Amino acid sequence: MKFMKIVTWNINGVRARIDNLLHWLKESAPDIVCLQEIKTVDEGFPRFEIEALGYNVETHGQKGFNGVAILSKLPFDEVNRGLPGDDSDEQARFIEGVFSTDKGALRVVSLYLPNGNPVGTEKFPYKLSWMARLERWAAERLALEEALVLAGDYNVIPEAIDARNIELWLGDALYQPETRQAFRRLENLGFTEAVRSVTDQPDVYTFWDYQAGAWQKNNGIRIDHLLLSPEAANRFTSASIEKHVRAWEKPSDHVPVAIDLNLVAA
DNA sequence: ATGGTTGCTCGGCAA
Repeated sequence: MKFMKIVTWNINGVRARIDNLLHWLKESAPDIVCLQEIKTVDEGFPRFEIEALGYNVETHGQKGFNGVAILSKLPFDEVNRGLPGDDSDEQARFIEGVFSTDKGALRVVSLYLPNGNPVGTEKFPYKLSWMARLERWAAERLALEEALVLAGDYNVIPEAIDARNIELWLGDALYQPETRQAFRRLENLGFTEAVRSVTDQPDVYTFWDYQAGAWQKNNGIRIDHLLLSPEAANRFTSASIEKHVRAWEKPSDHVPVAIDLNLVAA
């Protein structure tokens, strides 16, 4: 039985990372990939090399910063760009794709939640308002009772166990009480957080800073998550963090986080 | 360690 493999990866610049990305696509053979921080406009996205490996490509880019994309072996039935709820928000942090499977519709979101640092600037309330918009949007989508996967860089450390040295993050937007509470509110709408649902172990990380030897010291944090609707969670079979990618030449500071769902393309 | 590193763009911001 072939399961559907869905992966989220903050690639930290898709043009700087194209060799890594192509090598990883061949090695990992995902069905659907959610990318964040592509850091390019749509026209600059290296789509042709990726399409040559059999992927459909949909992007929501922005000049210089942010930007998200979905790569899929399945054809897209529908694509939606931008998180609803604030027409004045220009930042490219959200793209949704809809696919057909043997068990009905599958909705997959690639999201790049605002970092929010430094706390005390306008960046932190922007993060919290973005999270409130995401919660409202997710509540509407859950009412559809479809398999829904919200995958991405949440910039949220959910619990102390999700950092090697939580003391280093106490003043950081990623671990503020308001941030963690907003993440719990989202989960408590009815989502399963895939990775934490299959392990209670510490030292499970998805990001290691480039600075101060964080990778060598395993000074990591777990901030890349996949939230599953009940219909997706019922098909969920396994999760894995592809940590070895962090040791490659010219790595992203994040690694791919993968799940398998017991679904096949329609 | 008020540093450290990387990407985008070529000074300074964002992370």
